[in-house]
This record gives sequence, structure tokens and C-alpha cells, in this order.
Amino acid sequence: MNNGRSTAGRTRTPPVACRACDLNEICRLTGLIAFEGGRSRQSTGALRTVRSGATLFRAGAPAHALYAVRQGMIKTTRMTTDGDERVIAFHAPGEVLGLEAFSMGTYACDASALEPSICCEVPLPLLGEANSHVRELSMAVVRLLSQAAAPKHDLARGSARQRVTNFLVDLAGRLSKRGLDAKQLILSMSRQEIASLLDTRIETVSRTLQQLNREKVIHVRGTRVKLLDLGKATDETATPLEHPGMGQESAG
Amino acid sequence: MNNGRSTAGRTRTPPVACRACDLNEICRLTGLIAFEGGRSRQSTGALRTVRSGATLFRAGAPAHALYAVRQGMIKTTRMTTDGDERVIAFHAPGEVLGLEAFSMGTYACDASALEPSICCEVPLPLLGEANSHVRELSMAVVRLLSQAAAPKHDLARGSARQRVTNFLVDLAGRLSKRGLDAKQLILSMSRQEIASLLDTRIETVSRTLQQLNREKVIHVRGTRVKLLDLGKATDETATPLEHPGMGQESAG
DNA sequence: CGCTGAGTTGACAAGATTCAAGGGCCGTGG
DNA sequence: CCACGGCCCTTGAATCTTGTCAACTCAGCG
Repeated sequence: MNNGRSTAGRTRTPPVACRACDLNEICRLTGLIAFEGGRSRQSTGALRTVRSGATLFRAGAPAHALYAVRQGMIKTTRMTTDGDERVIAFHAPGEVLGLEAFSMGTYACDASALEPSICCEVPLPLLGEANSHVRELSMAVVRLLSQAAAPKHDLARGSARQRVTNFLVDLAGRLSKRGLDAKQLILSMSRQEIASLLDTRIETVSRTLQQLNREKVIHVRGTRVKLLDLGKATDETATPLEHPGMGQESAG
Repeated sequence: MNNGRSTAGRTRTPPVACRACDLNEICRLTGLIAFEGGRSRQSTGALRTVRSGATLFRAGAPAHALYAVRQGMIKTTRMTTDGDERVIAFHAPGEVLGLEAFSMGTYACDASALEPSICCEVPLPLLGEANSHVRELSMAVVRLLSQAAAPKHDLARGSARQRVTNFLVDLAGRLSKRGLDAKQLILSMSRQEIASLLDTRIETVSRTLQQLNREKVIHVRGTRVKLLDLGKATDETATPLEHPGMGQESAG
């Protein structure tokens, strides 16, 4: 199940501040988090820890909750007809999983942890509850969903080089958006998982990373990637659709 | 602007019944359509006709409405940094455009007609209105968005052959879902537009279609494609995520 | 009746996959 | 503590697919 790689004892993807989470507004409106003088306080047992390689939920299982990644990294996958898994996405802290629950009633993907992770669980019934915040809550849910429904920048497009650079830029941008370090990436996913996401082969991912390394566009050693000058590597493709830029705010 | 191809005077994508439209529930709840003994009646000027090649809305423009394709075919595109357009999707009758409006306030793509088309326009303010149906309406919007937020089956994956067959199967399935003829496709989009959607080249699309034609998996002549036995062409990839199957109901 | 643009086809080059082998890191067991 | 084995990653070479360039066909239109 787990790839057994050496995330143990290493630097892990750090937790995100509630205020930088996509579920923040909704959590506040449902009362899942309370505020005390500007700082948020987590209430009740809405947290769920997921060991590395363990499953958060499975495709087809009845969906009773939304999840937000608080710490760590979660991958969503689906089985192909050949029986091997296809990576749909990697979810960084602050990002939400399971939005299909509202319409499908079941999850569309398997979700499992790439490293020891913590997720916030928001029961769906809470989001339909009639309380004083109904109106605001409903609008917050609509906004969240609308954001997810917007056409995404597809990483699996263009040459192998573009895919890999897009992948790195995308990941860095998403981390940066949450106030996490985006220059010193720790790739908690395997090359195989990256290849699956980018619809290419593990050898191609490896070669491309090494080539970028030789060109001093990045510095890569195992799971550690330092972004040096990805600007000159971003040849073409389309302008990203969801992440206006990388580099927004620092943590806290 | 228009590709000037010969959709004129030919068979066009026929209109979809309101009851088979993704916006149906929402239209009813907003009162945009009324029911008289089981059949729906369109009220007021919510219809918008779009000439072939004409634009429904543009990326970046303030978004004041959702659109549903009633008749015809709409493509959504985005400009690449090189200045040429990338096709994001083709929208068949019954499908909704502009769902990003709730969160972004502006449209994320250009939308234009591949053939003479008619769209239903649902002003956003209507969806936030306080009326007796608030609760049901809000939930309908959430369901619609959740559906769109579900991970999509990406057509631009796998070999050229898989991409083309996936494209055809996907299109056929979506038409069938609306009760339209799914065995006799009329491709109102150009080969170039297909190539753009599938992230490949026009020559590859052409060659692949001709090869499928030689293998009698399809019969293609210009814009007309007859699906003969795509089952044996669908080698692998993942199982579709959004279109459970093709063949649901015939038009009411 | 030739013009024009979309579509098709062929030849070749570039790029990605495949197959195979070697290196490095880590956990296990001696 | 160190050797061993497994797994992931890297690298090389051959092959296959796709992109590129160019010519040609076909249909619509003036």
C-alpha cells in the first residue's frame, strides 16, 4: 500500500493555518472553529490523522463528509481498467477533497496519504443544517464549489519537459498560496506517482528532472527539489487558470 | 472568427428537451420555465441565439449569468501565451457553461458557437434571490456545482488512438444522455479544434480517424462519423467518471 | 473554372516509451 | 555495527509513436 519511502524522520509538509484554508469560511460558519481575539481555535473531534500510505476514503464509498488537508499531502487516485492506479491529483495543506459528495453521494476517487497527514473532517449534514448562518453558509459552499468547477490548468499537456515544469510550478504555487515554503520542495510522492499524474513514464520524469538539474533550472536530489529559475523553463502552454501567481503571503 | 465550414444547410445538433437539461431543476425553481400539465413552457426572454462562430461570452468579462446550451454546440477556449487558442471543452445541448461565475465574478474561458446555437441565460441574481424556493434552489445549485467539481475523465491522455476514441465515446455518451442521436455524429468542430482539445496535432487526428475508418471501427467522411464498434477500440485508460454510460433515455 | 481553405497523406525528424542494467538509500538480520 | 536485499531512482540503447514539413485532394464559392 505505502511506497515505503523515506519520509520517516524527514521534513514533512507542515500544517497550514486555518485562515489560509479553503474551508476556513465554511468552518467558521458551521461553528467548527471558533475565534478568540483573532486567532482560531479548533473545536471538537473534527480532526483525522492518516498514516503514510493509509486511506482517507475510497471511491464508491458513501460520502458523509468533506475533507481539508491540514498537514501532509494526500493523493487522489482511480483504478484503470488494467488494474493499476492513476493519480488524479495531489492535495496540499489547505485544499479540499470530496466535493463531488454533494451530487454523487459517494466519493469518486480513492484518497490516501503520501506522508503522515492530518485532515479536517466536515460532516455534510452540518452544511445543510438550518441555523442562523444558513444563507452565508450556503453561499460559501457555492463559492467553494464554483472555484472547483472552474476549468483547471491541465498538467498532463505538452512535452515531457513542460509537464514536469508545470507540475513543479503548480505545486510550488499552491504551497506558496498557503504560506508554505515553495522554493524547497519535498516531493512526498514517488516518481511513479508523478508519472501517473502527468500521463508519462517514470523514466521520462526522472530524465526530465535530471536535465533540468543539469541546466541549473532546478536542483534535485531524491525527494528534495530546489527551484532556481523555472521562469526560463516555462516555455509555453496556457496561463494557469486557478493560481494567479505564486507568492502571496507568508505564514501567520 | 468562424471557421467558415459547411455547417450551413446541413443537419445540426438538435435542441434538447428542458427535462433533459442540467439546468432544468434550477430553471423550474427560479420560475424561468413553468409547467403546464407535464410539459414545460419557456417564459420571458431568457433565450439567446448565437450565430456560428459568434461569441457567447469572453474570458475575463464580468459574469452575470449561467448559460445552458439548448441547441447547437458551444466550444470554450483559452488563449495560450503563444497567442493561439486552446480548446477546453465542447458543450452539447443540455450542458451548462459559466459555473465559475459564482466564485470568480468573471468568466474563465471564451465561449463561442461551432454552429448556429441557442442558449438559455440564467441571470445570477435570480439564483441568490430570496423567494419561497430559496432552500431548494440553493441545494440545486450546490448539486450542479458539485457535479462539475467532480474529477473529470481527461480526454487528453494516452495514445493518439485512445484520445480520439475517448473523444468520440465521450461525445456520443453526452449526446445520448440528452436523448440525441449518438450513433450518427456530426462533428461541428474542425479537426484543428479536436486536436487542440486532445493536445495533439491535426495530422494525428486525421490519421487516427482514417485508421479507425479502415478498421471499420467507425465510418468517417468529413464531418460525419458513424460509430460502428468502438467497444473493441477502447483499449484501456480509466473508466469514465461522469458519464456512467451512453444510452439513457430517448427524447421526451 | 480556378481559388481557397480544410482535410488527407507521405517522408522524415524529434521525442517518448520500452527494455535492460546499474547505483543509492534504507531497513532487516546476522 | 555491518552486510544483505529490496525498492526506488537513474541511465543507456533500441524501438515506436508522434510531430513536422510538404504536397496533394476535395468541396464550396466567387
